[in-house]
Amino acid sequence: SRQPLGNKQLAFQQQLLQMQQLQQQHLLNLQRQGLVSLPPGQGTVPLQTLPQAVCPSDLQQLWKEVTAAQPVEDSIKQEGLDLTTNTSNSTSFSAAKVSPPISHHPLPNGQSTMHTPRRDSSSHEETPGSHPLYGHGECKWPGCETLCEDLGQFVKHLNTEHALDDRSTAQCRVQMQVVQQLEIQLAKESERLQAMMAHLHMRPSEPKPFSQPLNLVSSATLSKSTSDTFPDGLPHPPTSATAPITPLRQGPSVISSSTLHNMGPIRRRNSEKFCTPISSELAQNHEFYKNADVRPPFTYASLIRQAILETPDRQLTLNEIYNWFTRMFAYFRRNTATWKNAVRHNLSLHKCFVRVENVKGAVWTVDEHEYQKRRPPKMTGSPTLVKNMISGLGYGALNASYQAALAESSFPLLNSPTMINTSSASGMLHVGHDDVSSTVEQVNSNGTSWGCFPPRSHPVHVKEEPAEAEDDSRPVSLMATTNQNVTIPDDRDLEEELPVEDLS
DNA sequence: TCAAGGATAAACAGAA
DNA sequence: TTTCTGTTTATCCTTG
Repeated sequence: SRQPLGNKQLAFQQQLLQMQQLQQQHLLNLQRQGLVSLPPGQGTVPLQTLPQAVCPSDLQQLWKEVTAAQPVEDSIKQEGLDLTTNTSNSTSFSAAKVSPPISHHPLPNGQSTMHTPRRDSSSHEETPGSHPLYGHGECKWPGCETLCEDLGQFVKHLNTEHALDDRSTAQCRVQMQVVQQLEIQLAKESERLQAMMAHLHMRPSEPKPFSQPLNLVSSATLSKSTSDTFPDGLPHPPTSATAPITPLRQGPSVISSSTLHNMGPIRRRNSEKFCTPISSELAQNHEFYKNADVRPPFTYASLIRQAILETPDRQLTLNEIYNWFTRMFAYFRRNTATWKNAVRHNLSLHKCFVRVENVKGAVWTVDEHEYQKRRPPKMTGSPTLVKNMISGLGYGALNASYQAALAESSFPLLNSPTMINTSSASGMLHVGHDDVSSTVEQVNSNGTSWGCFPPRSHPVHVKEEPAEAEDDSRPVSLMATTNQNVTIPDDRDLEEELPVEDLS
């Protein structure tokens, strides 16, 4: 709304040009396959000159031709792909520019992972005489759902209600962005999956790219996550109209498992429990959070801490913290009243945030000791805590302990001697609180500290309650003994909290 | 069931 | 007076 009118017009013109190009491309595709015969001249218009050569009325006609041709044109089902991939040569479609090359991983069921949600919306698409936007007797145009008795009525409805106008163009653009975002994340996650499988010595064709990643890390995780999934076993996007767009399986690296659950406090809590290394997470998915309206899976406290620690002098004014939030996360570019209040609330509430008066006014700093003390020590040796410790420390030397834990958790793929280095794993739990922190700092490759130390279960507690750790021999045995001797009472928990990121 | 942590909302006060 | 900043309280939810 703050955009100048000129910019809006320009943006709209650009959208229109995109639409024109897409339609023209689609027609060209049809023409190439001999399915549509364009009037002389139209089909020969060079793509680059199309925007100038085709006026809106022509496009309207083209649009009608396209929709009219679809019932007899099965290949129209590729339209979703055309819209998103074939436009890579379009100068205005950004997906191809910002996303890595998208690999089409075949699924066991023969489907390609490279498709749009719209194509999944209805099985009617598979039948001749169907339309991608028509299924179950209703219009599948986003937000429409108008009931149409038959395809003819639908086509009529499509041409009247969804003609090439401002509204349809805008809706199409929104859909483009949705697809674009999903594809970007899909590409990321696909690459990650390949790397994970390669790391785990799995045959790339073995796992199901869509259903396996979670299982790969934790089949038991699904005991929780399935409660948030649909009967088909696949997490579905939130249906709430107010919920921000959530990547399906293409979420950011570490939150990928937790993000799949849902939005809001649950996810945040889960992610916090996962002890996601926030700086690592942000480094890897900076662009994602920056552009996608996805709530970051971190607590306010951890985010504030991260914001402060990212600065050279490790202090920020409140307004600078605000700016960091809005700069780093698209999500925080809205709902300002809510999260700003929450930020202030957290700053005041947590003793780990110290207000300091200086020449700039009041700035906020982080008391690391207090931050890591936030939760009462609970080092009872529970597998959960061990897992959190492992997952919170990232890779490096701790990878061995992580792998050992994995090996212990009835994880057959990792029960390979080559995967386990118990020697380096031993003694990990003897690292003291500060030592852990320093280790983390060293391990972290991007030079910043981990932003997530969920106080409830952070490794910091190891030193603070040595007696408890000794009382409960589970973590000690976990690290100090061979995997044959280790028993993990709750391997469901263990698997559940193993971050995907650590495997990659 | 309970305690703890986190998110959210809101009221309030002081300063600019 | 308005806005920003900071504090405090209350409530709800999730988790262990």
